[in-house]
Amino acid sequence: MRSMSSKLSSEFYQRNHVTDIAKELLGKQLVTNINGELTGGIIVETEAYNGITDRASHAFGGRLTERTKTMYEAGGVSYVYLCYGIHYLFNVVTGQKDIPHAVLIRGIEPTIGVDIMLERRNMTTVKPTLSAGPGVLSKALGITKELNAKSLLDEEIWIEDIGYDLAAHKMIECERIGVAYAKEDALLPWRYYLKGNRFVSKPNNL
DNA sequence: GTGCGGATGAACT
DNA sequence: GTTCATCCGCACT
Repeated sequence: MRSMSSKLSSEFYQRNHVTDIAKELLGKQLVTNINGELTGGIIVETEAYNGITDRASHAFGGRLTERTKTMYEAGGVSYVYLCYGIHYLFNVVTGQKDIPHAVLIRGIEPTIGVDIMLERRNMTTVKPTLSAGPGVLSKALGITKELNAKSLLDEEIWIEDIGYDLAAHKMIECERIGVAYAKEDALLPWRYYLKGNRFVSKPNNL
């Protein structure tokens, strides 16, 4: 058994400020247990999607559909959706019920079940392409739409605090990726990552 | 019912 | 740097 780790609580997820939660998720460990196959990694990159006023969010303007209804759950559940018809993207729903905040997980540093992650990605050696990026990270962890709307307090997918030393790493805040369609909101500094980490999805010179 | 385009990644030139 | 795979959510007719 490795050193003490604790699953994040409802109280952690249900706070109001999604940007705070997005920052605090850095250094936490995301774990999946898919049919007994345990895989996971340290979160090194996140993006915040801030309620109905954020033009980059699926819930902008209060849009409530079969897909987006998961975002309106109380904080502490997963929001998984298919992007570009190819990739599943994993988000953490945060805040109170009926307030659609979410944090997109964009990069993880593999720690648990690395051999299984490699197999799912058809790779033989650990490289950043294993899990740097929201689509490939989901593939490595076995996340599909089957994991949409699952409680993060349950036993299939969760996030835990492993005492990662965040103070030893500089956190960068910058604009989000791939949201040019969001006009003025595209420039908001709601992407966060650990400077210099290999598993951040895009190189950045900040 | 139809049509457009996306919170991406990988294989190209 | 450019192209394209591949599908469904969503808005609109």
